[in-house]
Amino acid sequence: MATIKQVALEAGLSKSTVSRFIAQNGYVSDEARKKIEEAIKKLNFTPNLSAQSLKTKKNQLVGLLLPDISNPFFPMLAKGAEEFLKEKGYRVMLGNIGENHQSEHDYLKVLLQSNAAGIISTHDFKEEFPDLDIPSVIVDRVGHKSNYGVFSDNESGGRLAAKVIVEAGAKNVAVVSGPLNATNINNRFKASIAYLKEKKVDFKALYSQSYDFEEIQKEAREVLANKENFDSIIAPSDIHAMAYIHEIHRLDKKIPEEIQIIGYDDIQMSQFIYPALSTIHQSAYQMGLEAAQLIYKIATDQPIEKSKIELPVHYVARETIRQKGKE
Amino acid sequence: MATIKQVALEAGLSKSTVSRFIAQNGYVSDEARKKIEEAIKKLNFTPNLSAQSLKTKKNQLVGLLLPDISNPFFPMLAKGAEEFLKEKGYRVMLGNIGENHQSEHDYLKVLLQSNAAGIISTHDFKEEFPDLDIPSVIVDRVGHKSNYGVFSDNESGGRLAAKVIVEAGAKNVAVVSGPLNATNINNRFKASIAYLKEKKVDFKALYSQSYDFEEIQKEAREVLANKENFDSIIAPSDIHAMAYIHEIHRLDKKIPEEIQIIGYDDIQMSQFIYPALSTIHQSAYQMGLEAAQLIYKIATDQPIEKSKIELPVHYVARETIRQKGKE
DNA sequence: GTGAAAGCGCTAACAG
DNA sequence: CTGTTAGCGCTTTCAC
Repeated sequence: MATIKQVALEAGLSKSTVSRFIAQNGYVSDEARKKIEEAIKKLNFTPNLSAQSLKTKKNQLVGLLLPDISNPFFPMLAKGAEEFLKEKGYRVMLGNIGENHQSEHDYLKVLLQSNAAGIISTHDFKEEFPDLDIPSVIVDRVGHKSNYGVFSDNESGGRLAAKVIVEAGAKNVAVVSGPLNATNINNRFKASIAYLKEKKVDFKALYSQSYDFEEIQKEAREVLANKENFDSIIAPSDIHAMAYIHEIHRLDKKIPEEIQIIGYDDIQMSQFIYPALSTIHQSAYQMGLEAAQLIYKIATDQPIEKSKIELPVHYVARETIRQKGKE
Repeated sequence: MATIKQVALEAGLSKSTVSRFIAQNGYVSDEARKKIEEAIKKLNFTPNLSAQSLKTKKNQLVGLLLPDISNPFFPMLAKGAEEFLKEKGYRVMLGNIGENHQSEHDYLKVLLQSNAAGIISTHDFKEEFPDLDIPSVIVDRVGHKSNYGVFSDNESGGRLAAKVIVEAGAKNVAVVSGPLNATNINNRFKASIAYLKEKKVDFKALYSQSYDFEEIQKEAREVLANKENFDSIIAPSDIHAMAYIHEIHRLDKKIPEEIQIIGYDDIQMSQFIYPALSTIHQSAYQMGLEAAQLIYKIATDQPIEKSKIELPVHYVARETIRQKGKE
């Protein structure tokens, strides 16, 4: 790998001039510019990022800390972030955190050690490390401590899910909450319940502990075994909904005739399962994109109009909810 | 961020001693060791990775270059790689390359500029940049140029798919090939065709240009519109199979009674679609893991028994292939 | 066992 | 507009 020194030599100029040229700051004459360009091409020079970062204490690197990359919601989020960031010359470091605190901690450390430009995370680590000096935007699971956040309108989403199911004739609904440490989940959950209470529809609150399909499947089996005779289920995610659908199939019950179910997220899979899942759509891609934009603006000292960005949601009618007027 | 100098000062020792301590090489007395540990804890010191990398010309970083993170095969691969690498103290830089050559090129450059320890990629860039001096292992789409590769037994997989479908009574099969630039796809495809010829079963070769669902859907629509009356389809991936299934539904044909179809990959989604997809299983997670292990071994100068690792595949019977003896 | 010194490749005053 | 200089934080001979 060629160095700036060799380029300077080749071009018959000093390191500083070359440095000014590549950093695009300070004056460089057209003549010098030309010589440098030739030298760079000839030597196939490309600046050493470690040296650059060491000197400037900056790094065009952003950490992307996700709970589970195999959950289809997150690859889309990653894609949204990566596409924007790469366009701006930033790199993304992928961290699959799971529920593992150690792992998160390790990544935070590494990111700090690398002078990373920022962190996009689903977990608000600033609660645990409040004096961590690095820009961070929390996506999806935004709490109140976060300075910057991107999330969808969980309140509306939760209400909407309940509304859809009630209008389709729900009489006895199971409202299942996802793991409660996720604030967004909690908001949806509360909003659904509030709506149900308003409309005086019977319901029971259920609590799921996991996002792992196998785990949820077990929970679903137990829930459905307790003969509560739910005629409707509000699921906290499409993955949850699918696990329930799977178990409902095993019980030979008809969807949506005997049990109707609504998901949340609208992951790609939702349209391919049987019956196709009716769900509340939120855009993971958009979330990743907006989060990346925020980080970029912070890193480049651009003004930020909104530090908390709320994305709209909407209902996608498919086959797991009874159609109005079609009893 | 504290520096090694401050730690040295605090411990009453020299930078070199502290450096030897953190790098775990060279002698450090127990007494010094203790003082350093205290100082590090007190100052919350953690070495600057850029400085380290600049000096040592090494970086515990590996690039993961994928064609499309939203294709469910790749998140699992990423997970396998990330979990192993993080355990070993390495980081992964995620690059979503698409079919974009520029993007791949940019990432290769950045990885080089960062002294990355290696690259895991689905595309054998060494064909284009043969003198790129960085360890690389090609996953999934391994060609002949690659020094290191991890791939599944595509030959067997292709034959197996054809065998399954023939034994289920196929008379007129559409063998669809994925984009042909992917060697693995090509091998499967050829193996399927070879088997079909052996068994003297009528078939037609079809060529898909994409992995994007919408695109494939269009292709499928066209294929099915040309009334060739296929009774069986061998798909190059589960995603392709799903697109075909989707279109077959539109045509109100029964699966597997009128058309049977076999996929490839066994992504999670496959068990949830309707009908559940019969497919050839290969483990993306394992692929990522093995690739990461290879990189790690190369980076740490460990002996490598096998530079090309072939993973086994197997058939997963579900509902899109007719059961033997059940006509 | 430990420290002094040089230097990795780059940037940023500052002087010219 | 360009070059000199110092130094980012770390590692690594090489003396002591």
